[in-house]
Amino acid sequence: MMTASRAKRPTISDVAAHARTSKGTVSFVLNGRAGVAPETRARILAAIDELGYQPSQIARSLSNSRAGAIGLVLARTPQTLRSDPFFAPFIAGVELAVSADDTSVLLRFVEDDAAERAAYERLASSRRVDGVILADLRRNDPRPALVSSLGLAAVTLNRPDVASPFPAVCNDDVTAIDAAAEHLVGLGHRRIAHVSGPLTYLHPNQRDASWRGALRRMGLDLAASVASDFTAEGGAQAMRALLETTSERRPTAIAFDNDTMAVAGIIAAQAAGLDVPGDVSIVGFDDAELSEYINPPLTTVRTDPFGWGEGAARTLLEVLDGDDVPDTVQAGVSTFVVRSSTGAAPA
Amino acid sequence: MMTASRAKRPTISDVAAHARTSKGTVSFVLNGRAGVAPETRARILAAIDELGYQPSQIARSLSNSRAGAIGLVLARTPQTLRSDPFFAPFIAGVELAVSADDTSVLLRFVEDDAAERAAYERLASSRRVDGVILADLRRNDPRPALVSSLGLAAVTLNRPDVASPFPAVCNDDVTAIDAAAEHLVGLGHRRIAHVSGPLTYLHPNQRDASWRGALRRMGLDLAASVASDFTAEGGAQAMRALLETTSERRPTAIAFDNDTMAVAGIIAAQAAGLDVPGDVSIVGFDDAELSEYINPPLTTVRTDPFGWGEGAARTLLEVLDGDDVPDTVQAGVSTFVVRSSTGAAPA
DNA sequence: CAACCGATTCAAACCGGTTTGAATGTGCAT
DNA sequence: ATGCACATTCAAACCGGTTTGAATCGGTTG
Repeated sequence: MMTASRAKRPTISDVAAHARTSKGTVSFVLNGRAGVAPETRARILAAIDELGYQPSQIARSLSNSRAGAIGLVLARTPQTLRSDPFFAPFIAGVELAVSADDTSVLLRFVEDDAAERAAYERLASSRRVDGVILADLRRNDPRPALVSSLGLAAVTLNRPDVASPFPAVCNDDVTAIDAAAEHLVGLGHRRIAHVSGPLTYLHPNQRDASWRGALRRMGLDLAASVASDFTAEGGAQAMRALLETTSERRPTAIAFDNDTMAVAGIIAAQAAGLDVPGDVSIVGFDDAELSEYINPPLTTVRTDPFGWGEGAARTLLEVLDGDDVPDTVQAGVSTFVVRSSTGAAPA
Repeated sequence: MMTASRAKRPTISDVAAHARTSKGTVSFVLNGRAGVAPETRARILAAIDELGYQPSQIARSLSNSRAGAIGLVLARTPQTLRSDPFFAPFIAGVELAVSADDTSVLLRFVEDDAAERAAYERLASSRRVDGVILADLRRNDPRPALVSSLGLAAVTLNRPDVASPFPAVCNDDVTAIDAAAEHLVGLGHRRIAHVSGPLTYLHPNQRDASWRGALRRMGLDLAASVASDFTAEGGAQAMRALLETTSERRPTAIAFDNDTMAVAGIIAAQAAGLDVPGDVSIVGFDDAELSEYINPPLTTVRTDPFGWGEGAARTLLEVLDGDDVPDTVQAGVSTFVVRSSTGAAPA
């Protein structure tokens, strides 16, 4: 049963023959170019329809030297991906934007910096992609320069701290962090700490700056800032470190850079005999699905990786079309969601 | 600064000229074919090296009519992806296997069945991929027949319930479910229920069958089986339904088909005044990162989407190479992890 | 009627590889 | 010297599109 009917698909020549015209004219019709008699166009369209013809993307790419694909190189391990709330919806957003344009996404995972560099070089020189999205920017990231020297187009996720000829597609963490800061201060908190992700990455730095800025506007300073690593173990450790401060100077509210660390922090606080939020309020970041179900339900920032991916891809496509693109684009809406891990500051 | 040095990349002709030979010969050494004098080969390799030449994948694909890519079409929404513990590590596994072979992965997300069908058709007729991985199999799934009629190679994730000419790459849920069943029975449970995902999908059916089989081997029957939908709301609802049974006949242990439903189920039980695991034991499925932190920490099955993806991709590549492939391949190891949401059956 | 024009069409070159069938050169047996 | 098998090399065709420069045609114009 189920014979794989390997009927050779029709080519543009078949269509031309069938419509009694030439390849060139068919090509014109396919690309909607002027200079084809209406009657001929109709005949060609009929032939296309009758033969069920679809142009070969590959052949098309070869002649117009556009790969019709964009690349995304990620340095993530299976372990981090298992619980990564960012990647899947992000790539879905990218895909959505890109498929509307009939181009495709090429994914590549790498282990380390050397492999990353090699991946971009291969992508470029094997001409598989027209442009790339630079994600997970690091401090002093070599990629804008590398990618630009390879002649690839690109957009960056957030603005790099190095010179970059590419548009930066930014999310609005700042607004959400402002809201979170106001919420905490409104509850009477004056000593607020921030536990960030690894500072080799740019976004933990930026979020730290956002917290500082938000508090400053309300006349406060960050009580403490500790750099961690996004893991549960790291979150617990950071919490224990913060709790060691003498109790008059101890922060009454702590914001973590992801939910994993925040939840581990809650557990660590409870293990130390503290009540959350009675003794200390906790804020997370990401809004993992189960954050709502832990005890107490986590107050956190819900991010919008889908929207961010969509915006990034759309912007990159505009760049590829040669459109004029502003060098900063906003995409994705983060919202601050209040649950029960935050409460009035202790007296 | 940062001038995009758009130096035209060298082509195979450049290499040929530089090595004072012909394109054909260069192509031979590129593909490691016999019949090139050692001395010539050396000259060509030197030229390649000197020019930094890398063959164009696109041109290559055009002549040998292999796209050098495999496709993956998924019907998932951004909402489900946000907390989907399967997709990201799965695709990473696929990518890993596939990049070793210098082929790439083409992702496509679709909304509904019609769009899905169209996606496969386009993938095939625009010759963008050589084969596809069929995921999220449904009952009576039309895709094996469709894909086969399109002349694409494929592998399926698990064995479909319809005739399929493709190898099935299966995970070992059965073993893990056996372990879970033994664990519960060992704790004295006799009335065990299963809350499954939507039965339009194949794997909830298969898991239900696995539970039935495991219990039967120990002389028991499934106390109840309710079909749900993988959402928190669905899990809570299923739990409430199960609790309505008169308390002598009420299940003392309930296994859910994912962690989301399991956690919502725990909350619902607690809201009904029951103790977990004192009055009812709960088992999840997936092992989401935060499952460990809810109260009580969730006993669950940890799956291996990364390994599954790797296995599926590797198998598909073998099919594409024309190797002989057994029609069932095992990939990925699921393990049963015991935490505190399961305990001795109530007396 | 010749010259010219714009609109349409077409044949051929090209993109950068692979593959083939013929040409070349070498050493060896006859 | 002749013929032949063998190893190497090359030019050309091909994959399926796009693009270009020239050819064709009916209709105007001088």
